[in-house]
Amino acid sequence: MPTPHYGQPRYRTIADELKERIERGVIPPGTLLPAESTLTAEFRVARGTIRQAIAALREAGFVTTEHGRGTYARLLRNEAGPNKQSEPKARLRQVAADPELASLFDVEVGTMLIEQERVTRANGAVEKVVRTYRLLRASQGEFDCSSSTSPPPSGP
Amino acid sequence: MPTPHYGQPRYRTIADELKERIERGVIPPGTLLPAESTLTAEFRVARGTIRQAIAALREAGFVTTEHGRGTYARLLRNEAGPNKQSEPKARLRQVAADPELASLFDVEVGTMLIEQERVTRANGAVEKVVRTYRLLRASQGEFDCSSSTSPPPSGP
DNA sequence: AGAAATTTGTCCGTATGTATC
DNA sequence: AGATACATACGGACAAATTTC
Repeated sequence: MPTPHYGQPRYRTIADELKERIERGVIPPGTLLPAESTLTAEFRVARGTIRQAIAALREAGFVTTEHGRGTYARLLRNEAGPNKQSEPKARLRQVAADPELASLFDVEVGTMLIEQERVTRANGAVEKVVRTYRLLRASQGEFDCSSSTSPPPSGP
Repeated sequence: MPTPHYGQPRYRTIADELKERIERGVIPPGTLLPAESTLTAEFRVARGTIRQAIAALREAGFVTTEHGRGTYARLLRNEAGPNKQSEPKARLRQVAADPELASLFDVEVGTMLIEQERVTRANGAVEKVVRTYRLLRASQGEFDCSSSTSPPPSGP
């Protein structure tokens, strides 16, 4: 019985079913979905079909997947919620020059540069990230910056 | 808009586009091309078409592909001696998301992003480097997982 | 610390049905 | 009618990250 795709494709039916389970709490947010092999057995479809269903859920933002781990149900953010996110839209910091930047600026790799980062959003989702790099020409050509290794990110 | 293959078949133009990216360094030699599924999304064509395009590149020697691994860009550069042409003012390429970009875009670390780099100069010296990152998700905005590409099913 | 089992990622080949030029 | 392309689905195999023993 291969591929009678009249009404709804099977992967979409499966995606909807899984979405239901997440929304109903059958698969609570933060927990793992059944493995692809399990779902394959449960719905009696090929693995590719399961993966297609999960891909649809991932695109829609219902789940996130990690290699070797599994697929997690994600907590749905309420968009009407109060924007308690104090995420700055622009930030300034010092970073070490990667080889390419070093080459462009004609400095040694690791030289500290000023990085300005701007984030633009569309509908709450990040649309674009712009990073601007400049030399920190601090009044003289060279100075020893062997100490402070600017602590990069620290993202949870 | 399916199948307007006037001048060239789709897989040919896609193969040419990928070839361009390899030659321009958007896909640096030795690195993996995006997965078939990714290319499928990016060019919005069927998988078979992508496979046809890659097969053409493989036959032409631009890429090699390994089962279960992916397709690698290969280098066969023997352009004329004189360095590179004048430096491009803006270059486009794919890069893996670092932890911070991944967090911002809400994708997995390592997800390929499009990076556009612009260099501005003052008196010949590089003054500023601007890197802009975007998702390479084809230009489809948000959609819920029950509609992919609008073929409204009509009852038979 | 190391080996095995799980699980996801990717590619391969094939197949059917639909649609358009 | 034939070539091109699309969408869907199957099954198998290898690769790589993670977890478990």
